[in-house]
Amino acid sequence: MKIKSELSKIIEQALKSANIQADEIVISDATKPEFGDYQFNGIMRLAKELKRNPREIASEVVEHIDTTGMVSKVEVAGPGFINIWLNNEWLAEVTTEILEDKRVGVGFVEEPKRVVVDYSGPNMAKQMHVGHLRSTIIGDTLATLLEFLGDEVIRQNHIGDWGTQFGMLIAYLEEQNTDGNTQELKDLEQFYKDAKVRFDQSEAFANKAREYVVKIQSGDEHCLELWQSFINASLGHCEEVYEKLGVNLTRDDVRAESFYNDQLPQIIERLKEKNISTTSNGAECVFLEGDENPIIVQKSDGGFLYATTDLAALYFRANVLQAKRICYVVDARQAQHFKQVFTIAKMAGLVGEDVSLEHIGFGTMMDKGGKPFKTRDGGVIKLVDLLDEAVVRAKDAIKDRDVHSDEELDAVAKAIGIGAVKYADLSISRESNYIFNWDKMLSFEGNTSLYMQYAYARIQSILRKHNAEVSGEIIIGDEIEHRLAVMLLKFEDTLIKASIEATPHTITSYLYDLVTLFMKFYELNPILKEDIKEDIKMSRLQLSILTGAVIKKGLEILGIEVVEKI
RNA sequence: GCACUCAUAGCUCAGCUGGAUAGAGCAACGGUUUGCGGUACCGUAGGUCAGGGGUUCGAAUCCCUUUGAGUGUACCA
Repeated sequence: MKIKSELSKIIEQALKSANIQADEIVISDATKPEFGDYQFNGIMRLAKELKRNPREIASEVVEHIDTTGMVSKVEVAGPGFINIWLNNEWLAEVTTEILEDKRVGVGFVEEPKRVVVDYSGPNMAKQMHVGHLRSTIIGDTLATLLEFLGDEVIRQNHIGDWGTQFGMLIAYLEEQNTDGNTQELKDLEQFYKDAKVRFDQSEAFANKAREYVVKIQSGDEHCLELWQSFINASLGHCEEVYEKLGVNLTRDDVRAESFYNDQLPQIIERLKEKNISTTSNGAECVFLEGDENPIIVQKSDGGFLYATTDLAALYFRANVLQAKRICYVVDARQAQHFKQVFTIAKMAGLVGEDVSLEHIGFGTMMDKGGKPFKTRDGGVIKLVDLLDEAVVRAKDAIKDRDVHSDEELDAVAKAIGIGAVKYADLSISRESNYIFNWDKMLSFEGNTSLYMQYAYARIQSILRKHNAEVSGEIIIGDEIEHRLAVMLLKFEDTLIKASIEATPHTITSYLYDLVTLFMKFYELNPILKEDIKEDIKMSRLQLSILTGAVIKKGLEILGIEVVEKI
């Protein structure tokens, strides 16, 4: 339910009836329960423009508000706030209706857009490490969210498969194969290290590697074949990680750097034509106002750089894929790069003015000491290892609960462990760095996935215990049920906000508030006790079912599974 | 040097398109139980929102400035 926009309409109508002009009406959540459910704070500003007393205007507006439907009560408070209470009968009716709705009351965006979400972007020469985690899960959440709200999402996995190190890697791969050593590259990290050792030791090998770089780029069939087999194997490793993470990225979403290779000269031509770039010290450069250094788009030796590839990708996404919104889920440290590339793309007309280009930046993952997250000996932590450890730790956290068979325990541990890692990441506002802490993320307390999953499991337990059909309407019987119903209906506004700002943590905060409220409701209002009247019992069961459905849908958007028992 | 980001309770974090007495969790202390799953719930305590100035009826939020931390800065991605 788009509550805020409904309330805006009501206020707009009231203002009109009171003969007051206002451009934009912003409804906010009430800051406290005693101030109602929502509030409108715009009167003070209007009063200033009209040079009138704000309380006086507010009283006039309030008189014109219809309190027979959605709204039950409005009040003028403080200097001129308008506090709004939602009607219990209305809440009961709407929540009962959405019990039947698979989308739990969430509609679609009014104007669906085609959106490109660029995320994950692993480097094919290296194992995925923790640095890729944030891009992968924030991007995946954003894609899922936009899709759910009705946008047409095109996922793009811009993998790094081009560059000088590939000459070395395929030369080494060829050597391994001809030695009859057909074992596939199990450990990319090790393979890279071994190739590097060979490269440093043997001059002949090093020369071959350099030769291969040129050969791949000029389209030599043998080299391309080797290169392709290397990329395939490497991509296979990434897919294992995606599988573990439960991330929806497939080979169809891969559009590698190499894909844009042919188009790079045209990009340079275009920049030259439009007099955007100039030659400086032999390199083709774009000098932007406010930047002391240029953006180099072509090296003095004729080679291209990542800015060039990104420009080609922007052109492709805006013109071939026809996206109206392009989101780059990439480390915040690349903010300057994207700002520059976006500016150049618009200047050169590679991307239309109506296309929204967004760098969805995120902070770095830190250890407890606030230093970038590394292994004890200073190495990079492999993502696979991190995820496996999460599952082991999750199993340890729940093994004494004695509600699972051995097979169940493994599946539940997986849902909890992976969920914990994802939730911990998604629940921090994405731009800030965050401190990685196993104990905190696997706690039943606080804003963690486990707390949400536990609440969900408790709801399922109630339903199992009831073990009969649940029917009938939701009745709002007290303050806590009123607040719970309002919270349940806030789900759509929450998702809309999260989709516009690309902030998954908006969703986690909401879920946490919802679950906290549900726990209070559950403590206060017995459901299955014998002396509870049938219609009240049914209503409370329905509220529980709806809460469970919203938790499940919310976690699903975050890519986290629920379990029936914990 | 220049540019950008950040600074909120002991710790980890929300709140930032200006609105009422700045909120959570953890840790500390106290309470609730013949419990529909107590790894739950309730309460107490804890704040010069880094310092200073400005704009405003109103500032954690906007502007300026100082300090501190981090990041980026011509041929890697």
